[in-house]
Amino acid sequence: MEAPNPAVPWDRDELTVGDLAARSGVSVSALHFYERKGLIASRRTSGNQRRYPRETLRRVAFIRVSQRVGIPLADIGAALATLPGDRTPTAKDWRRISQAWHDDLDARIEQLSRLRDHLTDCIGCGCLSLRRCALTNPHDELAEAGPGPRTLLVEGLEPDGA
Amino acid sequence: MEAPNPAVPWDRDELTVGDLAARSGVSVSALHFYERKGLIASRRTSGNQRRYPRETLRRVAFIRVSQRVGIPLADIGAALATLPGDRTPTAKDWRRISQAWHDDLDARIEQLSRLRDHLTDCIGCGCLSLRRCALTNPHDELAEAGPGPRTLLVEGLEPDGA
DNA sequence: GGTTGACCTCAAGTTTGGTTCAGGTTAAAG
DNA sequence: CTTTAACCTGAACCAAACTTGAGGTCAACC
Repeated sequence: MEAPNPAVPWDRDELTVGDLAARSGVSVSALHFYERKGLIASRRTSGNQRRYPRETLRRVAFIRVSQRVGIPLADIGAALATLPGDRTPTAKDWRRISQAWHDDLDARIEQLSRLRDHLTDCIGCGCLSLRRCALTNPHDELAEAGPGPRTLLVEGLEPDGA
Repeated sequence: MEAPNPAVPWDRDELTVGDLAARSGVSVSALHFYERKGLIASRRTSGNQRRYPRETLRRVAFIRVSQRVGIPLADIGAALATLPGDRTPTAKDWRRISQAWHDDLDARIEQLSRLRDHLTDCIGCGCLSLRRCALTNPHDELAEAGPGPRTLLVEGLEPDGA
């Protein structure tokens, strides 16, 4: 009595967009959007409705987790594009593509920590000198990579304390 | 011979928008934008041109640093609005308003660190189970505050390992 | 006093990550 | 066989943080 019952959605081997939405917690419109962006793919029924392989559930979970970590959709899509197209991705595949996120997170945590410490030094003291302050000068230890504004100050002179 | 020379821009006590742009590294259009949003203010000359007090230089520096730290402009504006309007802000004023950023950064660093550690556990192992994985479940230790997607998964069941 | 560069305003465009709506089709249940 | 829920497309809209462009003014130099 526990045999596969095609009437119960999670026993079918394909999911409708509604099933996928319900089980991933992502709205149907967002799933359409991901599909337009190439992050997920579906086959179409004769009536032009989407059907997703179960594996898509994991892709969507990966997308949401990655977004949570702060990765833009375009980057997530690029990472997903490196998964094999001819077989279901394995644990090893997922491990590989998530390694990049891990490194990225490490770097961002590092940078934020430095920023936090400089905050105390620079804004905290009220100086915020454009000339001296490490915060306003992205050239030295503060990374130029990262999601911040592209350039902060190229060369600023601050001759007095005004 | 080192007396104040009004011909040299940084010896005048007001700055044109171009001066401010050059010295802050922020484009003129962005400065106009900040002004429309109320983050900075200017007086107008008889010819309707903007003139900024030197102090604006520090405000702009504060804005860029805050953005670097990931604070939205609206929040930066709200913080700047708490500065005294009747006098030039002191070191103490700046220290106070930057304290909030410091706390915010601490929290975000904490959250990112947890996220990173879970990444290794969850995506790294390839499971990414919607049911079990802490990453996909925002209810327990992973904060619901923060700049991530609003809700991740309300209740997802994953009956098999597909 | 004329040319040039900096300034002005307002409107529209850009990107990211979607949501909402209109108008129409499909599929499943009764 | 009808009704209703779920699905389809495409276009429009949202917010943030700006940039770009058009069309016009101002000011500084020679």
